[in-house]
Amino acid sequence: MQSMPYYQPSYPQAPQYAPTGSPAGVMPTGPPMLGHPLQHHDPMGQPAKRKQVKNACTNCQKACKKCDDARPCPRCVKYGIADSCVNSVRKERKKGIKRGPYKRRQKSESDKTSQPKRDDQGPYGNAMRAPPIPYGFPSNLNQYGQPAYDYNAAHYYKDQMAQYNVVNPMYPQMGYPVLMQGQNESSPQQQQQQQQPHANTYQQQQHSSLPQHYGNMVQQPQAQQQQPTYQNQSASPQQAHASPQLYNPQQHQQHQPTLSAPQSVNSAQHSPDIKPGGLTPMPSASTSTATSSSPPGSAVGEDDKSKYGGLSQLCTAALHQEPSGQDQSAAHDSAQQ
DNA sequence: CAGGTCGGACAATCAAGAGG
DNA sequence: CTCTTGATTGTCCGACCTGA
Repeated sequence: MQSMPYYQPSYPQAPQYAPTGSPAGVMPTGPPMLGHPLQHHDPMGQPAKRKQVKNACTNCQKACKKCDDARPCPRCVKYGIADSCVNSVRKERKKGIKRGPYKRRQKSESDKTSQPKRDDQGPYGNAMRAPPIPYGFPSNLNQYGQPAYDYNAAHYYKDQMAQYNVVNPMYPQMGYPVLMQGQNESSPQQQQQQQQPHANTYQQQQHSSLPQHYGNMVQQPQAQQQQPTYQNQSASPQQAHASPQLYNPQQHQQHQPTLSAPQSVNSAQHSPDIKPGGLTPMPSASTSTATSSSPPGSAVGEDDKSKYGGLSQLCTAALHQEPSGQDQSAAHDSAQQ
């Protein structure tokens, strides 16, 4: 756990002011107020840098508001939600990412005095720096072409890491549902490979459509592990709980026809009550959202299977034909039904 | 006007790479 | 082994919106 060791008394001196935004009497017995970083200047006369707490509470994090090291934090106290003022869980930083060669270290004094980050310093200058990931790079690979899942995958699952951290969030893919034709005929390995991009597609769509701050919330393992089930349910209480006001997974379902349904036979083992340790740390786990985006097998009858198969064929045919707008819309409509 | 939402700037962190 | 670099991740400022 990375978040815990962060706590240090970063404000050694006594508090010097009460923030203007909070009444003076908010915290009669609470922890000392922190000095406002922007109201102080360093000895050089420059404004002090903004100081951040090591770990904001979940409420402040959600509201993007200033938090405090104290628990409950002043803001939570102010709004009477002190009981829910708990540290947010920090993600663990990715490990094992290979990095390109660094800029040469500057040795001479003249080099030091010169602008350290000139744009014209070669391929690693800021302006000329090549994009870390080529355009069109497979999104299931990281920027160095490694399977994005590989690094400390076990750690990820042990530490509640969300699958969508595994995929590369940098390159949104086609926002359109991708047909998964031929999945029925392919071998399990092929299916796995095929599922990867589609899984990413689903995840990208899901999260790119989320408000920024709720993308984080969706990571909560509880919500994540419920994803396998909510697709075929009339509602997703867990997801709704994760962000009760804004994020309704059903909205996404409406735009996510379950075209990948046939493959759900493989993921049919998903049980609605998966325990936190129950995820199998396999590369395909990163696709579990895709596989799980389809209805669980237990909930999919033979009728549904044939229906999905028919849908898939329909969409395939529609794609193979010259896709006039009418055909596309028709196929899309039928897919949504 | 208070409180909520959110884009984005900024800060903190730390693993990989460079260099001695 | 230490230091530097730079990617990643989190915090929260400030503008905007909404409802009382």
